[in-house]
Amino acid sequence: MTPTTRKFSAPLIRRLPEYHAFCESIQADGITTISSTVIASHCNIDSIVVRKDLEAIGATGRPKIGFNVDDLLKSIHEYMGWGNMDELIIAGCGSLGSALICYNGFAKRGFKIIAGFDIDPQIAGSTINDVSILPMNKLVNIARRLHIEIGIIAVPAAAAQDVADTMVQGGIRGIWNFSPAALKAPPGVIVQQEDLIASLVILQKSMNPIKKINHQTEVI
Amino acid sequence: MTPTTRKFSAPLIRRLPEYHAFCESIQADGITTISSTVIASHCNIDSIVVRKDLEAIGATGRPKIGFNVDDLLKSIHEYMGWGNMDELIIAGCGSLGSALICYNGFAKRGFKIIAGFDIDPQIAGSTINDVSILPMNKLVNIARRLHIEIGIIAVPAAAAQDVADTMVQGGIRGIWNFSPAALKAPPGVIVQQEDLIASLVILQKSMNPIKKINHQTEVI
DNA sequence: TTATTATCGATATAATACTATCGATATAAC
DNA sequence: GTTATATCGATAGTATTATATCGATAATAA
Repeated sequence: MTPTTRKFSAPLIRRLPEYHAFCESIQADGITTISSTVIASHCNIDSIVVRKDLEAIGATGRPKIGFNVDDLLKSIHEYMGWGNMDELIIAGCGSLGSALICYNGFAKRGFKIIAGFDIDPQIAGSTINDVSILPMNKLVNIARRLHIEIGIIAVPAAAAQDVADTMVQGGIRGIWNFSPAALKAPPGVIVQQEDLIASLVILQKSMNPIKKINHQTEVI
Repeated sequence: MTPTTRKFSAPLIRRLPEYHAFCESIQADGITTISSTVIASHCNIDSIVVRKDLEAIGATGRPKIGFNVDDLLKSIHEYMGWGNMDELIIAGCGSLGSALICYNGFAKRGFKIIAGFDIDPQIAGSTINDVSILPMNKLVNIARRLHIEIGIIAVPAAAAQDVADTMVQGGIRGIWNFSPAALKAPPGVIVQQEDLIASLVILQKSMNPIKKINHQTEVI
């Protein structure tokens, strides 16, 4: 085993919210225990995957009975870190940026956008959903003073690297990049790409499995 | 080889836009050829991965020279299907939904949201970014008449399944689900989950590699 | 012309994620 | 009390993805 052991599984983290949503809905119906089989069939996931996932987060069930719903919800909640509050800043408050600022799904999961930044002097100075939008040159100062660790980039690709550099200067350690630009960042700073169009293309290609690619035909 | 051969690689599709963005930027600088090594170092990806990716989409380069930038851009563009226009509808025009409607990144990649739907009578009837928002009960009819194949779900988890059923009734074959709810859909209908919070958690966990999970300590 | 070097393209290995199988256990039916 | 059954938890196998190695090629420099 190399010294750089992986610490978590991204697919797992993407599946857990589905289990959580389902368990919440059955909890509301008064159901107290749930089997991996039922979760699996409801989520269109193999039951073995579900069992392995629940094992990975430390949940334990009983044969013929299943898992305790309350405990399971608690385990997922804790593993996902939804209890810990984390503050974010966002650069670029155009169509996508302001959307993210308005999105109220963050609050429920312990995330809060505390400031937005934009170069456009018409946007800077305004307020979106009670979040102040400030000029870009204030970013470093604010981020440093408030010890912000995560920054969102929602600017055009051409400006993304400059913004990333600014964020790094401000002490940001994690960048959630919605622009398609590949960002350079020093070691210790994590850049996570979030390309919505790519997701849409994946959906599209999943829908049309028989596809002529180049000169060879590939079949689902 | 089983009859259900995989038809494409999702990681590949997520990386291609990065290459494309980089090639666009160097094309603007007048550079005509580019090596996989340079792409790799700029995108923080291993050069072997880049070469394999470019091979997969049918691009060919020359030793000591690299790949022709124009051709490469064309290959990526074609493989991603950015040239083909595709029309979408969206259900749920709240904070996230209206954000997606306003997001102008779709148009550049051949996607167009042609109608929005919402149960809230105050929202239905309005217009967001020149897109008409209609009451939910019009969805089936519109989708059928215009032969829409992809639908976006941006409603709360509790309402997501109902909306999905409606979309299926309307002939939708691909659902892009922004709610955390796991959706049941008949065979032939693809559901793609898009949980922004999950992405954010993955970033967060990448930033803090040394993490005590349950009773065992895992190190990056 | 010849040697050197960068890079492609092919092949091989390793890591990761997914899928299948099977015994153990606890409930429920008889 | 005994048997049947559903489900957990562990182990094994497969598929996919990522990483490494190496010869072939073409441009550059000596």
